[in-house]
Amino acid sequence: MATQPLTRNQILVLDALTGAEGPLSAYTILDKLRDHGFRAPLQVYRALDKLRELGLVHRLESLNAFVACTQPHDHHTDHGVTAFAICEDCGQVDEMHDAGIEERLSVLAGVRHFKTEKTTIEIRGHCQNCSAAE
Amino acid sequence: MATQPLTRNQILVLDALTGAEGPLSAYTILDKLRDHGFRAPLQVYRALDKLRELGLVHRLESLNAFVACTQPHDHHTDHGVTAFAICEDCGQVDEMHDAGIEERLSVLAGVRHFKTEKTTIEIRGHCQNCSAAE
DNA sequence: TGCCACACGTTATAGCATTACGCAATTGAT
DNA sequence: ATCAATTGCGTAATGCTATAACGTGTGGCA
Ligand SMILES: [Zn+2]
Ligand SMILES: [Zn+2]
Ligand SMILES: [Zn+2]
Ligand SMILES: [Zn+2]
Repeated sequence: MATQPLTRNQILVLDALTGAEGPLSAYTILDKLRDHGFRAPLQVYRALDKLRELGLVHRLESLNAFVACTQPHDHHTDHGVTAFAICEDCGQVDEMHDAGIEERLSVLAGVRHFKTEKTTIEIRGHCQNCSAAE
Repeated sequence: MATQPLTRNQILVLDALTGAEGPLSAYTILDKLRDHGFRAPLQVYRALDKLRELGLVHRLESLNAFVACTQPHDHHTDHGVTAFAICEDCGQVDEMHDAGIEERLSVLAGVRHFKTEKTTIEIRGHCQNCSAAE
């Protein structure tokens, strides 16, 4: 029941993501970790799978890339719905949680008797900084 | 200003999507159209790009696949935000438009001064039929 | 005629993800 | 202690998704 400690590979991958400015693809992570002994994509994907299970990492579907979770909430518990604002210019990702969205989506699914397993919300656009810079 | 007619390739791809039960990957479309002279992925991707510009086709990011638009609205005009409910069992996709979601997302972006270009919403789960069948 | 825009065809390549196999360490009975 | 089951790890091979780069042909138009 106690949170199992992360393995060496999982820590390496998580650190790579945490230290990055923006989302990283699995192959970019692989390249960053070659010096630490990584040689094959599967080492990255296996670590990512576990980290996602634990809620420490999210996958951005529209980017085929991954980010570390930035929310301080308990990672044991369910995240609920997460929305991402992704800047096309600087790559910055903002993780957002909003009860209103969650509620509205729940209604949409409800009227259709659709059982939701996982919801993806990704907003592509330009962050405040990059908009200001024109 | 008049809507330009679709090219032969675009019609073939659109028909393939319209006739399909669920979303199709670009390579699946390619295979379906080999008999009609298609030989390379680019033929499919180019048609898909155009069809998406015209609002006739949507890309499902979480699936790397494409569906024909099922909404009867004018395709010249902007779609607004589209949400998809995707059944993991039967592959059926339900295209949804909801002002509530749109409004809430707009607020989320607004407070961050984030300029939205494109929004992806995809709900993965089980449709009514497949839930009933257990 | 010369120019431009656009769709098309082909080949090659890049980028993302998984399958399959085998080994080692751990755990938890029997 | 021994066996079986689980889990993580390493490696190689493969498969799926998408784009780059090049050239052709056609129609509109100055
Ligand atoms: Zn998170
Ligand atoms: Zn930015
Ligand atoms: Zn549509
Ligand atoms: Zn279904």
